[in-house]
Amino acid sequence: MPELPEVETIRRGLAPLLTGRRVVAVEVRERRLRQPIDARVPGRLRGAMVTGVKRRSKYLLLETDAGWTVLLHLGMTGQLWVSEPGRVSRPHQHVVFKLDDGRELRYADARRFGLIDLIRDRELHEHPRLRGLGVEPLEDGMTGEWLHRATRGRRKPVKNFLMDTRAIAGIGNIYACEALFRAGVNPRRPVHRIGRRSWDDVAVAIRAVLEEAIQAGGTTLRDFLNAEGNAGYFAVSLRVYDRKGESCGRCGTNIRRIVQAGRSTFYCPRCQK
DNA sequence: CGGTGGACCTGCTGGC
DNA sequence: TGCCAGCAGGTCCACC
Repeated sequence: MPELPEVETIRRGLAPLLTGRRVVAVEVRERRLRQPIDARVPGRLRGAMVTGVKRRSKYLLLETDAGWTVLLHLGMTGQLWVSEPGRVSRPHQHVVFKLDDGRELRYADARRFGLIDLIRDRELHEHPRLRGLGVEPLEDGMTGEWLHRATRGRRKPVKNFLMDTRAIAGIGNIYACEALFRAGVNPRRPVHRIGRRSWDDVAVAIRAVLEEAIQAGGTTLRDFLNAEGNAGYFAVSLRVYDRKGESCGRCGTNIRRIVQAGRSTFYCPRCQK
């Protein structure tokens, strides 16, 4: 479900609600996520105060004053929100963090592809899930120049490259498709056959689409909800994703769906060369 | 290096 | 109306 803009939307919603709050208890109802939740999590977090809420790629990081940072990933269907106590439910609520103001941080995840782990502060950057992540696409370093250089000696299709978190971290299926449409680049084009100028277009398009999506509170196609339980409204601004057979808003040609690396790719065969 | 296919899971939808 | 194949905002691994 959530790509960078959705995770960032959740981060921005959680930060003011969690910062300065203490965790009074953690209730783990289902520990079988992508990797089983460590049984020591509740004990280690009891009494810890949240000092900050950060994001790296599609991971959320809840920093605490107890020497531990909570690493969270939402997988495809994860939801994370703050609720009033005893508030109505959604199904598949696997973890509840009880806070000192009486509210609760709740984690739900139907497919259980998500992840919750603790990292010792000083080992933050060596954690196996974080080590090896590539550049943040909204950082200044992600330029056409950088993309051009990062792809020298490679031959994979550009869409697969954009989704490779070891190169660029946080772009998923929706925004890879949308950025390439905006840049006018065919998703199948091998990276070594893309020129410097086109890489500039790709860099600009990535930044623009991610920033606009964050402004819109993310994309809700099926089940994405932010930290307050509200849907994002960027879905109406998607130009190709999930629009197979619809006509391209720019040229009128039918939008096509193909499969790359087992994932659906949507593009306009006329606008994207 | 790349590409494919599958694994992990549950839930929804579109076509018959 | 009911059933079921196919597909889903993500990773990770084995294999060619």
